[in-house]
Amino acid sequence: MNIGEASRRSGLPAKTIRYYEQIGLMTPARRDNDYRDYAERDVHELRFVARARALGFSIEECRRLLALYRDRTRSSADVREAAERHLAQIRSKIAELREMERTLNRLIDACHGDDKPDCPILDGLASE
Amino acid sequence: MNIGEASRRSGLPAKTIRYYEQIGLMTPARRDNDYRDYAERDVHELRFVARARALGFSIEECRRLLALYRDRTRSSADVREAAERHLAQIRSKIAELREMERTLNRLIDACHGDDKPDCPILDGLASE
DNA sequence: GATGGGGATTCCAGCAGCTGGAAGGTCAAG
DNA sequence: CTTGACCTTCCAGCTGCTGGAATCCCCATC
Repeated sequence: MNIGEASRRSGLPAKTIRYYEQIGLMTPARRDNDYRDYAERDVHELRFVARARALGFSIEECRRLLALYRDRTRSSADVREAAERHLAQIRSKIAELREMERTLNRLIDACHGDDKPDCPILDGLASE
Repeated sequence: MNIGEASRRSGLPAKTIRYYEQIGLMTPARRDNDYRDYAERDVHELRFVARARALGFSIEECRRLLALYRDRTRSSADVREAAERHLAQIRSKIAELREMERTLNRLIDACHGDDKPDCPILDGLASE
């Protein structure tokens, strides 16, 4: 199938699919006219990557996961390890954002939000 | 003062400070030898930006905040509005990450993590 | 005056992960 | 034979820096 249909079926923009090929994630077959020719298995892999990306895995992590996905002799421990590493990253990112939220919330609470120039938010940013 | 000291006093790398100038965030004075010459007020602004960035404001948002910071006739409502917009973004990012965390956690829980190839994590990615 | 070191300057390139656009080739329908 | 929807490649740009190269400046020491 052409890239357009692979795009429709994977949910990924054609541009993105080409990009994934460019960085060596997947290499679909080519027809005589140089059009890319995607097989069912390619679409599966595209969806696989799409979901991994949606879970926040980086492209490099996706590359690794894809290698494990293709490798019928993998051990699930390797997959789990990668997933746990990523989960830890997500959690620390959440903690970071929550800290931002907390601080910002505090500043906003202290601000009247009227037409006068006094502003605890700016003051807070100027000297924490 | 030279950029080196401004860097030390603001906590921002000199590279970053030059970058901020390049994109028009601030324009310090110059000496005869073309060295940048930072005043106290510049350092204040650099710290201001540093803190805003630490709270996750984008550069464009920082530009806006800086304009408000400089404007003695601003109304605090404008600042508050910008802060609230940003807070909403942070919260939706947190929600997104929590959803990722939840999903990933579920997959990891289901995975034995042994040396066998069966892996619910990969299966989950392959077909959610 | 030469030299050495630690500044400073500019500009160019690259990171992630796409996305948009230009310039052109291909194919089926009318 | 033309139209329009596809496909191709390549180049540029987004955010927010960061690294490096080549060069210049200032000050101290010999």
